[in-house]
This record gives sequence, C-alpha cells and structure tokens, in this order.
Amino acid sequence: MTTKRSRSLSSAAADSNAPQNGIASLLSPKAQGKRRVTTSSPPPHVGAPPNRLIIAIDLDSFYVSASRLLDPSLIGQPVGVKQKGLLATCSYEARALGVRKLSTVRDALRRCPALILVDGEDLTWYRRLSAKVWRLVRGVVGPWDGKVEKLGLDELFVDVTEMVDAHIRGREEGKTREDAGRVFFQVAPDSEPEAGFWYDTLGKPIGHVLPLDSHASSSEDTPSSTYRSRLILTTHLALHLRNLIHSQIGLTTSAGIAHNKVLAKLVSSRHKPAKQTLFLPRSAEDVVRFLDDEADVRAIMGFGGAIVSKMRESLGATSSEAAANDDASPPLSVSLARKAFPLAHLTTLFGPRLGIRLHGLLRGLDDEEVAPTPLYPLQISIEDTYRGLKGQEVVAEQMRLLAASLLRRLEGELMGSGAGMLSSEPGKAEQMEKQDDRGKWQRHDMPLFLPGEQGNITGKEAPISDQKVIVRCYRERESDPSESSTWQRYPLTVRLSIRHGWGKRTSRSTAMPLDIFDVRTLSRRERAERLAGVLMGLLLRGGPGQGQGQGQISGEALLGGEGLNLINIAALNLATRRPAAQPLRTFFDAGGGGAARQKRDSVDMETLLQLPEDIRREVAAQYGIVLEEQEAVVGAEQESRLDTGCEEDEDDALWDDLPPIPAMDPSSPANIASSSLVCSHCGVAEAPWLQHDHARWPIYGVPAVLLGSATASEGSGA
DNA sequence: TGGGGTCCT
DNA sequence: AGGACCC
Repeated sequence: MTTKRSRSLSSAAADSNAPQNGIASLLSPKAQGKRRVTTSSPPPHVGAPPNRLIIAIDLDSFYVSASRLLDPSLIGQPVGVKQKGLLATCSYEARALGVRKLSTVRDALRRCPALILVDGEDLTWYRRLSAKVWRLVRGVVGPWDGKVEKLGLDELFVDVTEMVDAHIRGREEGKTREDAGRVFFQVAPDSEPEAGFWYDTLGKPIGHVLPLDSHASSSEDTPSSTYRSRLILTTHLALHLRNLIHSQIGLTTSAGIAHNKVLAKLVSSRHKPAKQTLFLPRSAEDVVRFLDDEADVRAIMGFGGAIVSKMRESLGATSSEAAANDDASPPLSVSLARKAFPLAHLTTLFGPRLGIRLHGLLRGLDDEEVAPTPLYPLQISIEDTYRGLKGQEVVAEQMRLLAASLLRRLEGELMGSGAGMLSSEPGKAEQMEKQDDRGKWQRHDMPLFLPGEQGNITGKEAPISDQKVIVRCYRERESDPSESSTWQRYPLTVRLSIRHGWGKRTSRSTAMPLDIFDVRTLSRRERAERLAGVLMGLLLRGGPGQGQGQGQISGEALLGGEGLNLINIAALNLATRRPAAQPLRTFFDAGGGGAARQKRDSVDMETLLQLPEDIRREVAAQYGIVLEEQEAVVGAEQESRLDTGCEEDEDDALWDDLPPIPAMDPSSPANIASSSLVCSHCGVAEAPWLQHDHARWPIYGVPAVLLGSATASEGSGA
C-alpha cells in the first residue's frame, strides 16, 4: 500500500533527523521511515506530504441524543444525563442556561431548576447505539480496508486512506461515473453501484477549514492526488458518513479531518454540534500556529492530568514558583509547553518512549495508527459506587447483584450464533422498556430514527433523595438466549477491584468459575451465586503478607473504617474456546481424580435433592457439590416458577427469596464447617466462597508453594 | 466526582 | 497489580 501510494505522490525522503521545517515535518517519524526507501533525499522544505487520511467523528452530546431517541419529549428541552451525583453530559439547551458538563447534579439544578434529569447509570442503551454506529461506519469503509476505532461510546477514528486513494486511482483510470463536473464516489465495491455520493470536481471542501486562510491561498492547480486534494475529498466522504449516521440511526455528529489522529480530534471540537472541520496546513508552521491557539495543553490527546501535573511541577522548580495544587493552578499552554520542554527534558521526565511521543504531539506529529476495534472487547466490567458499604451481608448482597448484571452483559455481548451481535442490525427495532406511571416496566419497542413519532411518552419519574427532582429511567428488555446461541468468547479470568473510602483502587483476580457458562443447565441466579461466591473469596482473601495466622480475614475491608466506596467486577482474558475444567472441584473431592468434574456435571441436581439426607450428603461430598447452595437455588427456582410462570420479569424481586451467603466468621468454626467441605490436600475446612481460590492460597496470605505437601494438621489454620 | 474502556510498566 | 490515558 505504501508503494502504491508513493508512486502517485511526490514522494520524497525525509530523514527523521532533518530539521523540522516545511511540510516535511508534518510527517510522523514512522511514516518518514517507511517512505524513506522510495527515493533519494529532497530539499528539507519540500518533503513528501503526510499521507494518511483520518476522520474523527464525535456523536453530539451522545447520552442526551440517545435518550431522546427513546423519549422524544426530551427534544428541545434542557436535559442532563446523570450518573450518581454527576452530570455525565447535558443538552445544548441546558448549556445555554449555564449548565456545565461534568458538574454536580446539585450545581446544575441550582443554575437551571428546569433541568430534566435522565438516569444514565445503566449504559445498556448507549452501548447498543454506539455499537450500531460503529458497525454502520465499519460497514462502509471496511470493504476497502478502512479501519474504525471506537474511543469510548461517542467517538470514532476512521482511517480512509485506502478507500480515498482507491477512488482516486479509479478516477485517474477513467473508471468513475462523471456528470456535469461532478464525480460519483462509489462506496460499495461492486454489489451496490448506487451506494455512494456525488461531489463536484472544483476541489471545494465541505465544512469549515483551518487554518482560516489555508484554502484560499492554495488555489494553484494541483493534481487530484496531492495531499491537499485528498484531504479535501475526504471531507466529502466524512459528510457522507455523517449523513448515514443521521439518516439511519438518528444521531448528529461533529467531525474533524486531518492527516493524523491527534489533529483530526483537535479540529473536530472546533465547530460543534453537527459541523465538520478540515485541518489543511501548508507547513509545519501552520500546525504549530494552530496548536498555539490552545491555551491548555490538556486539549491535546495524550496530555493527561498526571503528565501535565508533572510538567508544571518541573516548571515550577526552575521558575521558583510554588508547586501548586493540581486543579487550582492555571492551565499550561501549548506554546509554553513546547518552548519550555525540549526533547531531552521530556525524556528525562517521562522516559524515552513517552518523552518522544509527547515531544511530537506538541508539534502536531502523531504516528499512532487507527487501531481497529475488535468485534469482541478485551474486557467487560461493571461497577457501582457506594457510600461506605460495610458488613459482610451487605457486601455479599451487592456482590450478588453485580455478579448477576455482569452475567447478563456477558450473555448479551459474548453469546451469539457466530456472526456476533446479530441482534442489532441498522434499522431493526431495539427492544427497550420504560416505566409507566406506577413503576411497572412496560415493553417499548424502539424503532430507530423515528424521533418525534412516538406520541407523548413520559418515562417513570422517581424522586432522588435530597432534591425534589424527577429522574427518567429506561432499561433494556431482557431477551432470552435462543437455542442456537452459544458462547463466542469465554472470559478466563475475573477481577475484583475495590476502592476504600480514602484511597485508590486495588484489585485481585482469579480464575473464572466455569459454571457461569452453563446457561442451559443453570439459571442465571445460580451462576451469579457461584460468581459472587468466588468474588467474596477474592475480597476476603487479602493480599500476601496480610491477615496471617488464624486464617484471619482482613476484616477491615468489610467492617473497619469507611467501608467500600466502589466495587468493580471485570471479566477478562477472553478466550475463543471453552477452557478445560479447572481442578478446583477435584481439589476438594475426597476421592480425588480428574473424573469428578465430569461426574458432577452428569448429576441431576433435582434428583440429588430427592435423596435421603445422609445419602445426599455423601453423594454431594463425592461430587464436590455444596449442598446448601444447591438446595437454596433449586428451591427458589421452583418457587418462582410456580407463581410467576417462569419469566424473570422483576429484577428487584429476583433475589428476595435467596438466602444470604453464609456468614464467614473465622471465630466460629462450626459455622464454617456446617456449610463447607474439607480440603483433601491440607485438611482445612473452607466456606463455599473460599474454596475456589484455596488451591492458590490455602492459608490466607500464605502461597501454596510455601506449604509444600502440608498435612491436615499443618494446614488447618482456621 | 461516573461507569465504563485501552495500553504500558 | 497498578498506573497512565481516553470518553
């Protein structure tokens, strides 16, 4: 591809050590390296033009627009989408009334009492819509090897270099349709010749152009394949993509077009909403001048809080200024950053790799590729925040709720028929629910892109605690996994992250219990129970060096001080194939042997529970089954089948009839013993939720490898 | 002061 | 496992 493109461009070598003058310095170091092989050295000021064509697309106030698709009565209103105490985003009507993005709900309401609040804590709907946009764009550029990268839920990077150059090539070969000074950009390879758009050959860009005088001053006659013409053509393609997103999904977008990601993104936010901007520099000086318009270096993607804080600190040391607080201090401007931080300074502060990168970014150099977002994510996590959650029962209860929602997401996003996410083709109705006046969830099919035609729909309005305010709330309809649906990815690892009242996050991970994949034989409640048990084990395990001796639980985590502020559960390490059974069950199996797991799978749980108690216990022990758990689960399931007719309709009622996870009090061993099995390896009796991890951490804080082949007496520290 | 994600060390 | 970045 590089060679193809190099032929049609005035390709020229640009040594990466050459002074960064003229257009040559627009090139990223990487691109320079690639192209260097093609020709001999050019004058430094007329190097090859940058050759990538990047579109950054930003969905305008995404959560608000998405909410308006569900509830057209929000159109034209000042709307804030809240997550707990914070406004994730707000509508432009709200911004006109003084509401700011990321302000507190309290603050926003003070400024704008008429603000309509929408609950945005459940991301299901936004996630679906976001994926739909991604698929739509990828469907257009994908056939030409175009790459689409999702950044969060509301931004896309699109690399259309191949696509645009292929069109130009076709045009030069006379293969395009032309009519009265216009050319048809055919967007589908061959199958749909009508898919595409017409553009005029005058070389006029669509939308805004920066720098302001750039386009006017370059009216020279240039071949269509110069980088300026290619960028201008790209603005037409950007408009086409934005029109598709608007017509097929009903969302407006802003976009930036430039030759790299960082500039495309910067420029995309210069004109919002529903506008696009092309960055068309004539020289490196143009780039630097543009960047110097930014009063805050943080506007450049890659300069985050920690980096800027460190830079300011370093600056303060030399300019004898107080190393002030992070937020209170004035922003660091791009021009000051560039002047005050030569390459050597940056590499000293941040290491060679990051230092070089930051140095380039300050000059608009960015060689970061558009990394195609894979069909399946690398991790899926859910989290919730609390105000000092403490007490084992309370924590365990939340753990079960979180485990259940994680499983719901895993089923929704990792199961399918093989093509992945079939449930959500463009144009197909999304099945959502909203609450009626009485708080009952009602079906509400959402045909996309018909805003305003739903009549007067009002979501259920719930008061939030201290404010006399209503919050509108929507949720996804539960869909039953079809018979043909199977797991497409298997998370091998589960990670628990928590935050204590004061500090930072800490996390621990362990193997995912394989039971969660048994959607056919186990209800979600059962699987959630298993997962929650594993997570409680993770929570109580404590890190190495903590809670030694008596199997002492690091109880401060649950009981002490401020309690938990945040719980996050992540499924990661997503494998394409179902993993082999873990030896965790057999570890506790009295008879040992790898066959135990298979035998256990063949046990009919309901049949087992019919047996007389003594026999039941014996069989259960042999198969590594925790009886109390199974009894409770099966019992609850039968009960709920009896009176509801088996639909899992009410989320809230789902857990009411479940017994709590047995209390894990190390000071009462009897309690443990009554609901646990004894490890055949070291003899310790473990509560159900501690069994999973026991193989790795037989005694709290003591790794298994240090124990050697412990006897029962050595191992039973509890 | 949210509920997510990615990559690097 | 943690820390940085992104939204």
